[in-house]
Amino acid sequence: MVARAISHLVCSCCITHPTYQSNRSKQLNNKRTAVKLHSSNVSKLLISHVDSGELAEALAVFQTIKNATNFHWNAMIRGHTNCELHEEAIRFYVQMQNAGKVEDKFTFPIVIKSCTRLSFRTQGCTIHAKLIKLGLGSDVFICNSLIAMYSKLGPIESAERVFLDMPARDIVSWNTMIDGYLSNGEGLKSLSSFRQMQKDFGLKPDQCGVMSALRACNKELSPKKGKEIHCYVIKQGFELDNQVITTLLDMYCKCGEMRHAERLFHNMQERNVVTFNVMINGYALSNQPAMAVVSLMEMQESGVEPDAITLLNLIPSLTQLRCSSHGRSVHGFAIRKACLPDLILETALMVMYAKIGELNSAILLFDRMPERTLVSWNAMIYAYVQNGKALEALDLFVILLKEGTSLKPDAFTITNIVPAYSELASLRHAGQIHGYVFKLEYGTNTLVHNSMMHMYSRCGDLNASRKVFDKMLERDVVSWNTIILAYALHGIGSTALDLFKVMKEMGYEPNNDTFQSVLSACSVSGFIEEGWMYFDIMQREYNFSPQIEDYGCMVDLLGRAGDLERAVEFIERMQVAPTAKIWGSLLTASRNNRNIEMAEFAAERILNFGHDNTGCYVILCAMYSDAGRWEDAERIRCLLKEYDLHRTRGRSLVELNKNTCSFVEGEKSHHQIYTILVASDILSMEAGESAVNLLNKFNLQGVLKEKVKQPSRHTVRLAVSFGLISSANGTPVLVKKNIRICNDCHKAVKKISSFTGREIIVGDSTIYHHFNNGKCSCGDYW
DNA sequence: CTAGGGTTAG
Repeated sequence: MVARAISHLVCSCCITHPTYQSNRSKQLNNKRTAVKLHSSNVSKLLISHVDSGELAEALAVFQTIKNATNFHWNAMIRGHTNCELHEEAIRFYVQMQNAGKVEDKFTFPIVIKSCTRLSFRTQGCTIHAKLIKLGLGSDVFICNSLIAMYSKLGPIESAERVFLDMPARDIVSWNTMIDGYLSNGEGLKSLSSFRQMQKDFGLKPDQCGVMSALRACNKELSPKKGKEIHCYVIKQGFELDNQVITTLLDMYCKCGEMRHAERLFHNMQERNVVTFNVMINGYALSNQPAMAVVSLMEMQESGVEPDAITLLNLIPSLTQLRCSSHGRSVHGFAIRKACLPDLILETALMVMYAKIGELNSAILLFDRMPERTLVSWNAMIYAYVQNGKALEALDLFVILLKEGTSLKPDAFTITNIVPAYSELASLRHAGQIHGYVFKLEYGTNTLVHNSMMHMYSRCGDLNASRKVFDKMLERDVVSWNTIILAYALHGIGSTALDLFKVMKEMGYEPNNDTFQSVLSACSVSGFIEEGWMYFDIMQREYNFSPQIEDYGCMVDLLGRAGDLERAVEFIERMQVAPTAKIWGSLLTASRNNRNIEMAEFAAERILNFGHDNTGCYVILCAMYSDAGRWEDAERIRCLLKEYDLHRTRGRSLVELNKNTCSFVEGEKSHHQIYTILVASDILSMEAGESAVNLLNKFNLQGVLKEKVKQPSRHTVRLAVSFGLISSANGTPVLVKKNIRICNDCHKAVKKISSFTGREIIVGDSTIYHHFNNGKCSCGDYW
């Protein structure tokens, strides 16, 4: 039965393997010598070849043996297993059975090992059944290899069962089980087994056990337990074992205890590539990218050659230093050192290029990769997303799905592609990807849910977002951050803050992003006192240094309070250099407070950055016009013309049941445009605007030709009107706009929501406005 | 004769 199960492996390619070819010339000689030897000497010769990995020679000797015993067969299998030639090993195993031999207690461990390496779970189970029939079910060696097999191929419960049913366990049994729990993500079980073997069974863990336990500490981020194990290491005199020390070093690095790691590192006798690699990785993890580079230099000074993993571990630090030339030099170094092509390194380089905004380099790498895994695809998809290329990301996603890559998207693919859907902000497409994800059964994946939540809120459906959140079985900090931010994005700060309180009550530990969400919530809803309180708490209680986004929220809040002078003071005292966005917040605040001088001051700062400053000019121009300073307004208009800058064309989308309609400023391509214009004018008039534009049936053409500046013709108005007349009463109307909604439209839509009794949701470039019964969720400040 | 072992991309 076993033979049949694995017979598909049996083919003739064993002879073509390089190990055989390289040694083929020696074969004949060996054959001749072997024939002359006595059988016990033949066995010795066979073993000596097997032990030194000379498989061709071993085979030659084996072939001279007339009545090969189990001993000889086992030796041949073992030789191949040890050389990682597992298919060959299995082939010899099959041949052994065909030769009428019955496996013994020495055969099984090696065969099981090869099955494990080949991920032959079914075959492994068959073998398990067979060895029980043969009465070998209690053999310690066999059980240990079974534990290893079930730990790697699953289910872990089977490994546990074998372990518990053993009449006697040795230290390897424990080590294997401890490591098995660990590789199944069960760090705590791993550590408790480690303790149990000592306390309840009086066993003294060896170096292997210690190393597994230390890695369990990494998983649980428990430097405390790691230190206890460190003490044990010293007591047992394992300090001289380089591998143990390296694992300890890694534990301190991963648990964020760089000081301890550094001390250990400096006291080490012998530092090799791996030691340096661990340190370089540690500096990256603890946000000390410069130290990672220092470590690399130390490494080179002490004559240790970097390898592919060194470069791999270095990449995050170089990315963080945002130094593209260093990044490139790593790439060049990899090529010179012949580290490429290397699947993992190439993917890491791709990610690096994507993060520093060199999308083209990432694309080039991806296109030229000789081999790609799902990870590479996922990384490339995210590379597009990160660089604002949502459509390209979607294209690649579709290629992954359709073209015979035979790869199935996983949870990472989904979390990477979903932001592209958020970017598209199309509810209809959001629903489609949601349905697809549902089919893939990632229904319990927290990451996937988090991205869905974010997508729905970005697409304008706060309820759907909340529904995802409520249904989640396992939430993490990101889930909370996302739902809090969702309410902030929809201008409902009070609910956002309530959720923050619940989050803390439930014992979740807020992080930097949490406070960003919380401060945004305070900012959108104008909770000035709360804003300052949380700004203070995050620094004092949580020791977070404010990020630029946090400062932005505070500037918004100061602006809301009308305290522009204090806002300027605040900006100048920030711990980070102000960005154009920060001055942008001041500009917005100046506009809302009708403070032209301050607006000019902010605009000047923004212009210094030399980006696309169109928006800045547009705001200034509008402010001058509002204040009746026509010459100044005209001056700005001339500047715009001179620099060939064009005001972003207004564009509004309305999401209907089955499709999306787009209205672009100055375009009248919609086939029902006349009806829509009439509807819009009627609604606007009803909302109390003067009827200058009310259409006269007979004068349609004239009206259409006219360059419409009137607010009643703003694209939002058209989108809202069309939404209202083409959807059922009682359903909300969802409109999205690429630029900020103007004051007139905001006022009008409030009234429209009142007399039509409909909820109207308008997402602009900043937030979603929920218009209901004549009020807007933004509290008229945005 | 047989079992477990340091750093590693999204």
